[in-house]
Order: sequence, then C-alpha cells, then structure tokens
Amino acid sequence: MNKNETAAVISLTNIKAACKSCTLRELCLPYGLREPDLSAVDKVVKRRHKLKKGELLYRFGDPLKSLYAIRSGALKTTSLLGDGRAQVMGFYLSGELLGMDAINTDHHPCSAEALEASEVCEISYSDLEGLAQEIPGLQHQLLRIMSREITQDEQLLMMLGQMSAEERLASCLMSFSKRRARLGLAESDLKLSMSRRDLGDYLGLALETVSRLFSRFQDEGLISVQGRHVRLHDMERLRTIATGFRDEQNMRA
Amino acid sequence: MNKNETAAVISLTNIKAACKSCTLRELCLPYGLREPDLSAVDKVVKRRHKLKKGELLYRFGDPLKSLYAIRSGALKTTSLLGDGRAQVMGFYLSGELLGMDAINTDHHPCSAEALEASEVCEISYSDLEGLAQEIPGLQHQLLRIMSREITQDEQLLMMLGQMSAEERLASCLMSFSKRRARLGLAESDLKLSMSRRDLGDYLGLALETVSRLFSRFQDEGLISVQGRHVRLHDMERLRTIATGFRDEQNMRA
DNA sequence: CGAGTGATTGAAAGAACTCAAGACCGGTGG
DNA sequence: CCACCGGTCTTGAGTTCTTTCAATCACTCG
Repeated sequence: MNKNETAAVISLTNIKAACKSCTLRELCLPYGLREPDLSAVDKVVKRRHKLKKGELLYRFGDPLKSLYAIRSGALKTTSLLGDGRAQVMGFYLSGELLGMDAINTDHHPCSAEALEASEVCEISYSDLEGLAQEIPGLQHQLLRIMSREITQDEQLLMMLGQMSAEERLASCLMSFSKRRARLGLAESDLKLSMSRRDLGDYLGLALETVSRLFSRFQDEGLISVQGRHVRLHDMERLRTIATGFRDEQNMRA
Repeated sequence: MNKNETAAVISLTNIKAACKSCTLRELCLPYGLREPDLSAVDKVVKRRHKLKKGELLYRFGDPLKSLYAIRSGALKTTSLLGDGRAQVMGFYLSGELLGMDAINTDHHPCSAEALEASEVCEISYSDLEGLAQEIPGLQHQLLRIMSREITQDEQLLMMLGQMSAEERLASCLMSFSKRRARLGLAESDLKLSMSRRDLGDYLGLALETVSRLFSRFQDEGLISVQGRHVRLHDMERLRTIATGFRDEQNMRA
C-alpha cells in the first residue's frame, strides 16, 4: 500500500471535505465559483459522512442543522402516513443536494436513508446562508438548486396525478437515465439501488405492479431486466410513453 | 365620490405597489423586515396587475422575468401532458408567491391562470436576487418561501401517491381551511374559486369522482355543499381522514 | 444448506374512471 | 320578468386498471 492509498483510507473516515478537489464540483453547490469563493465554501462544509446501506442521515422531525451533498451512493427521502403507508419523495444521487425542504420550518419533514453505501458532505445550513449572503454566485446557485427541487417535485406530481402505471415507470427510467448521463455514465445501463417496494412507494404503485411492468416492458423489447440491473433498449419509445401520448388523436387542449 | 375614492380607482389601474402599507406584508416576502429594508423591497416590486377570471399571468415556456405575490384573488398553476391531460400543480391565494419553479431554467414550467378576478404584485426576479444579496432578512425569507413550496409539493405528492380519493379531498379541504385561517378568515367556511375539474386535475381524480365525494361527505354530515360554497362541519373527523388512518390497527411501521 | 429477504406471477376484488343523461345555475336578451 | 342558453355539476351504469392476497421462485448470507 503506497502513501496515496493510505491517505485515501484515512480520508474516508473523517477528513474535511474539499470542494476544490472534488470532481463533482461543477454539478454541486459551488457550480461556477472560482477562488477565493471556492475556499470559502469549503469552510462551511463540515465534513464527510459515510453511510452504510439502510442507515438514516436524518429522520422526520429532526431539527435542521445541515444540508447534505452526495459525493457517492444514493439516498431516498420518505414521508409516512398515519397508518404507515410510505411515500418516497425523491431519490438522490451523486452531486445532488438534500434537506432543503427543512428550511421552512427548521425541521425535516422527511427521513433520509441510504440505499447503498454512500458518502455525503455535511454543510452547515446557517453557515451556508451566511456565506450565500456574501457570495452572489453561491446565493444564485442555492436558489437554482431549490428551484430545481421544486420542478422535480412537479414532474413527479404530473406522474402521480395524471400518468398510467406504464407511463410512470417509463418516466422514472428516463429520469434515471438522464441523471446518469449528467454524471457522465452510460445512460442506457441502469443499476438501480432501490427495491421494487421503494420504486412503488415513489411511483404510487404497488410493488407487484412495478414488477409486472418491468416484465411487460421486457416482453415488449423496451428494456431488459436482471433484478436491479436494467438495460434500456428503446429509449425513443420509452421517451414517447413517458411524455404521455396515449393516442395521437383526441387531444384535450 | 370623494377624493379618497378617486385615488382608489386610479390606484387599481397601475399604481406602484407599496409593501409598507400592505396588510398582507407579514404573510408575504417582506415578512419581518423593517425600514429601511421595507422601502428597498418596495423598489423591486414593479407594479400591480389586475387579472380577470381566466386570464393567464404567464404561460408554459415563458422566460422568467418576475415572481408574483398575490394581493387578492386566487390562481392555479398547470402543466400539460402530451395528449392534453392537465395537472394542477398548486392553487395560490393572497399573500402567496408564484413562479419560483422557473428559477432553475429561467423559463416557466407551468402556466398560471386566474381562477377569479385577482390582483398580483410583480417582483422583478433579477432585482429581487440582487436585493436579497444585500438584505439578509430578505434572503432568509425567500429561501423559506421556496422551502415551503417544496414541502407543499411534498404534501401533494403524499396525497397523490398514497391516499385514497376520500383522503385526498379531506386533505385538500383541511389545507384550504388552514390557509384561510392564516389570512384571518373563517376556517370552516370555504368559497372555492376553482371548478370540480380543476380540483380533480389537482387531486389526480376525475371531476365526477370529486363531485361524488362532495356528495358523500355531505351525506355523512362532514360538510355541507352548495356548489362552490362548502361548510366544514366536522373538522376533527376530516382531519383524521386527511392524516391517513385507514384503520387504527395493522400499521406497517 | 436453510432461513430470510426480495422479486415474480396468478387470480380475484375493488377503487376510480369513462360514458352518458339530466339537473342546476347565472347570465342574457326578448 | 321570464325563457333560454352554455357551462358546470350531479348521478348512474358498466368497464378498466391497479391492488390485494397468495403462492412460488431466486439470491444472499450466516
């Protein structure tokens, strides 16, 4: 084991995160920032946390202390109904920011759980707000990221409110594909980190329905499925389904 | 007609809005601000617009120029699917802020339409961002309002993803009730400004289902309905339904 | 190798939708 | 002032999509 590898091992436990040297920088909060602002942002990033699969980053009702940027892995945020029904509010991948829904009330309205071994950067919210006050580019990016969160929720609203089960899954797959492309990964080759139940709780469907849809899509040659590994074969047709063209004729508008 | 009334008539057409003298100030963007910040906010508020029922404030794809604060009336924001299916993303009432979902891409992902004669204050977004840079209290409030938008979307997600039609309508009624209370109005006496179709497009239900539910709730003594005028008789039971207790036993969690 | 979790598949049930017919309501014009 | 009109709302009947319940299969990990 050489010196670098040793350093890497140590870094995983508790090192101060450094946006400066982070490959996800341009996808994340410091997007567009240059020195010395970059170093300033580094100062409000407390440290990295490693999460095991199934571990909670925060839970419903916790006071807001920090936002979290995902360095690697994947998380879901979930909210519960009185009798235990769960809605997955979102899946979060590398370069994405988590916890903004807590700013309003200073308490997290969701729980956040790691879907696989993950690493997150903890960003003190009060420090961040202070720094955004001084760095226009940071304020701008924070507002944009929050706005993106809103539009993502709105896309999910469209799925849950108007789309058939088939359309929901197609949309979901296309969304995962796009986000992988954003990270520079193969867009037609998905390794899902969530269970069928999670997917169902996200799409507002029973897990059995999700499973059946995977099978149906496979039978129709749209995708191939091996457990959580999904290959997209016909992105064009998936996109058409996801866009919600039920028939070409009889449009309402 | 005395001098004041004349002034009032003129003011309705095009007067510069004035947060200072607005009764909704504490529910709106300038919440918590004092002079001289209040006057500074007034400067980025361009002017008031009057909207007739059915008029569009902006439409899908329009470039983001301004956010809008509602002074009176009510609006809905809607997004369309390929074949014309519509999802109502939100209903907006007095004191609420509209258009934040456009910040991410600089284009509105929804259309906004007045449900009744309404008045809105136009707030130049670039000016607002600049001012938020200088006034910490304003930045804070803007972030809080955007976070509130996220949590509201998340509540709707829970409704659309997990709740039965009955639970959705109960939630919706309770939400309207709370927002009326926030404005200091009678919380058990709703005058809906949207059609059954709008409500259905919001709740992800057919308009006939919404209508049937109103009837059923009325039969059960929960509410009384006369067209768009709804009286809530049993808020306690409505709240229970809205919280999602299907049965008291067999909880999943 | 058995236990346990997660995924698939089938059959039956149910919630909400679609289609369709009328009722209601407010506005307009004779 | 009343009849008529268009839009909105209500109600019914039958259908469809998704769920629920249940059984089986696959995989992983002590």
